[in-house]
Amino acid sequence: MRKISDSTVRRLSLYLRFLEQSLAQGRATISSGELARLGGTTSAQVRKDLSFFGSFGKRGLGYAVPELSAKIQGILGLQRAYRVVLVGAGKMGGALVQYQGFKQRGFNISAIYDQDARKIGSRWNGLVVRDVKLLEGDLKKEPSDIAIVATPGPAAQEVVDRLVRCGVKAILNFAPVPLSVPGDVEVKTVNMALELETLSYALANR
Amino acid sequence: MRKISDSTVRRLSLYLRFLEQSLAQGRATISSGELARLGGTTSAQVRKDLSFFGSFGKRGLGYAVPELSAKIQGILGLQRAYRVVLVGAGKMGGALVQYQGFKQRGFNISAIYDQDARKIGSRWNGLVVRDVKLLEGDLKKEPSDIAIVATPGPAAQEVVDRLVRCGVKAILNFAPVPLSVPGDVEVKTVNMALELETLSYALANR
DNA sequence: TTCTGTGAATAGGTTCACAGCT
DNA sequence: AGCTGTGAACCTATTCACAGAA
Repeated sequence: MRKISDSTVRRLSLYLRFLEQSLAQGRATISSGELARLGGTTSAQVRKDLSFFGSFGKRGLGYAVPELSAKIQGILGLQRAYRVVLVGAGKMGGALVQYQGFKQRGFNISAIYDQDARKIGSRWNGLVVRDVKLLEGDLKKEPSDIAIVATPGPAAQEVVDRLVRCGVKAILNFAPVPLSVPGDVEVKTVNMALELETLSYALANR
Repeated sequence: MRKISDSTVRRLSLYLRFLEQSLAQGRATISSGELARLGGTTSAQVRKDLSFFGSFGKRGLGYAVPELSAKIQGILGLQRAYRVVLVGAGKMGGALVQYQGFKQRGFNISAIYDQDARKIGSRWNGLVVRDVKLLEGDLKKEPSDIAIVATPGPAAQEVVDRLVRCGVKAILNFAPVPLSVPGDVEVKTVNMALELETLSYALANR
């Protein structure tokens, strides 16, 4: 398949949210202009984004909300549920475990791991924190496609190496370090200090 | 000043991290190639990024680590400390309050607000959670440039409107909704479900 | 010789504009 | 008439390639 830009994929995610809202409101169709307004972009952009994957609309009418919704779900690979393991039972891990947005989208955190004996065994949102030593054994029994890494920076790379050896193919990283992984593994790093710095740059330059 | 792209600003943040690490290791100089390797980019990219702001290197030698560090700090507006208020004392708020990366960069969370009577008055990392009703009064006394919004989605826009009226000029948003603000206010939304969806897309398309 | 700084070339993403359905 | 789908034009970002300083 032709290479799709990250920005297009991110916008599709956004459109999907608005489509689901529209669906809940019982709307039958929606125009590219409407989606654009909700997503803070232009109607041409919306149509172009969708056109990479096919022609889903009706000229003169717009897009059928349930159909487009299903199409985008398909494109993003969201029809199936994903098993997700979380490594790092710190404050951030805690926030992520209970984050509703993941579950809603079919990302189910199935296990939490930590190194710290004081955390191991404690119950978190219905899950018991497990010793990270058990990672390999557990993943052999129940493989996971996706892992969330929320360890301190220095521990992250080692954890990631182990996850990769266990067949994890996608990693969402909250540790503030760049990670190196084989080419067939996808990593997305969320670095909150960096986000604040872009704001600080904006404040300083006006 | 010429418009600098968001990606350039983000990379500068990254370079700054590596420079500080190098500084801690006592290195005197660093080349664009080295910075590129650490940041996962190319040496030409590093030089181009820096060239928008001046010529900081020495041909044949590279960049003096402490100087370049200081320069980038200046560019990003990080010489001064920022007063940051946090609205939303949920799990995510809790994770953000204790996040070391903010403090390290001079972003000091000076107050936490929530609506929920059960949370108001509790101590969080040395700060007492205050009633969000006090927001306007507090910000009049002690203005803040930056706010972090970690409320549930439906509450976010109202909170943001109030923050903007109080003179807040930059907002880091963790609520999963797009926010509308006046043109002179900078908003950065971090949407974790969306990040996971880009991973799911990657998994589904290989 | 090494590595920077930067115009020029290339690639990539966005917007335009209009033909073509409904 | 209204709105999609899409090639072409445009604009922005990245990469190349080389002159020039240490």
